[in-house]
Amino acid sequence: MDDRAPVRQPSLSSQIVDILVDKIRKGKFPPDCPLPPENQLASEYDVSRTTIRGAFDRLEAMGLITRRQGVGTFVRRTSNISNPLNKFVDFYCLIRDNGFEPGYRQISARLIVPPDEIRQDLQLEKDQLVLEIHKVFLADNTPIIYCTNWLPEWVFQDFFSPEEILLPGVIEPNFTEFFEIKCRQPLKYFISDVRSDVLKNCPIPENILEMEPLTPVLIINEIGFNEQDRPVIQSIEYHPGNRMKFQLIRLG
Amino acid sequence: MDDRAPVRQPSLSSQIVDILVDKIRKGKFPPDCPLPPENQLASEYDVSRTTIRGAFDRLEAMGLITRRQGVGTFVRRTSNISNPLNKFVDFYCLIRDNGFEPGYRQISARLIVPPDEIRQDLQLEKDQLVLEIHKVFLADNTPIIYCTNWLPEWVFQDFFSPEEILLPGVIEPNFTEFFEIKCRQPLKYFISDVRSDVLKNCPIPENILEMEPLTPVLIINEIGFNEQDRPVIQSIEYHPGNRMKFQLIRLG
DNA sequence: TAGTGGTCTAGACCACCAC
DNA sequence: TGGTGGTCTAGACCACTAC
Repeated sequence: MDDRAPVRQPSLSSQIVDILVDKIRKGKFPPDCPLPPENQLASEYDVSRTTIRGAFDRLEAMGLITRRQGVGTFVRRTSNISNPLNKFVDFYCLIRDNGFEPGYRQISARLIVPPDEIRQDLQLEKDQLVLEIHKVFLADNTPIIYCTNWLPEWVFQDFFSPEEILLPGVIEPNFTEFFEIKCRQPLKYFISDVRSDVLKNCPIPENILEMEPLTPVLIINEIGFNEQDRPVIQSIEYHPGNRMKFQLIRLG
Repeated sequence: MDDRAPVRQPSLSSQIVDILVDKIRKGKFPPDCPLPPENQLASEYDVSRTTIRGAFDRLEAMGLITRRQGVGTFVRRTSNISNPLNKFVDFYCLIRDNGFEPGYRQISARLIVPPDEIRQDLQLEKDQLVLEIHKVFLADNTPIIYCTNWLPEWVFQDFFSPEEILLPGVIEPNFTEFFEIKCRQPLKYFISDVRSDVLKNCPIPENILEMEPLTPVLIINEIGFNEQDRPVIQSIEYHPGNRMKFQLIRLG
């Protein structure tokens, strides 16, 4: 089997997005600053205005810019904070991007027959196994996320032996890369639901987090899908004590 | 002053969105069903393929459809549930759309000098007043949302007297309509942050909700902006007991 | 190979805003 | 009035999937 992944040129629109994100993050376009007009950017990068507008659409959805008809396109004042709930990001990167020293500990990993609910969510047949992983992420050596993943065996069995897959460091710390590159199953989207609870009601081993049993916890339960809309992972994330800010742009 | 609002034809793209949402909701295109190809829809509705694709972009962001290159566009299996966190919806409609009998009670309303934090969030000068409203939404006569709003006086003072604005039924139950039609300040987007806590830590009068002090609460704190990106409302919503499902699509 | 969605273009016209 | 973003078109080519 040829192991080379096909190298594909990102779309012009994506390249424009990357360029502009970079310029905004580096302060070349500070908050409240008007971006150059669409037509100017189009000729500057030698693409059509449609392509620029496509890039702007995505920057707007990311919350980086806002557009005013007849006036211009502006960098949003709040653009630098943001831990966007509407986008999926590796926790490891997330923690680092928020200015903390990221850490990762795998609590356990095993191949199991899944509980019925997980089996249904992952659309599996009765005899299919899943990998269950419990793990913790740290920020400056303090645990801030407890997380359980379930991965169907079919996702990884062509690329990893049952022993290999159990090792820490195989899936994390680059979760999305594990799926995209190592398993050839890029994650297309997650369907998540968000709820609230207290720590003592969460199935987390007591000695892991060392927090008050009544600490409030934000819980995100999500199913991730591949390009063919087949579920490839279920994940429950416990965020105790509101140490992270979850931000979100809601449109009318 | 002329009180007629300008009647504007919604864009072709929006009309296509409405048509398709309607057909999906009514089961004309059931879950997993392929939608007609883009070219076919384009000629069917006598618009360009670009226009159809614009509509599909929005349906995809709403989580109603998913697209597979080389295969087709499909109605998502989970399309009917959804209480989308990434979209702003009137609570009254939300409760009704989830199959409950909606109710609304205004606890209090008064014009005040805002606390510093609110004043800053709403970008107000020292001497400007805000309307502070406490309210509760009911589903089948049970309180399920406690909510506090702060509205700058400049938003409504041209359209309501200081006495009128305090009356219940002026702002709710159609929140978005109040802003868009009564105040000529359509809401463009909200910046929200989501966190978790327990009821006893929330500034909610005890006799209102009648729940355990340790009930987990999902808290959404958000600032709403008008078309000119000026903040026109701050709102804190307390959702106790996870009676509502908050769903979300997260993209890579 | 035929048909699908993904990207891109060049150009047009409109609505809105500031001057 | 000129410049901005918002919408739309007709057509082209590509990448991917199924057969």
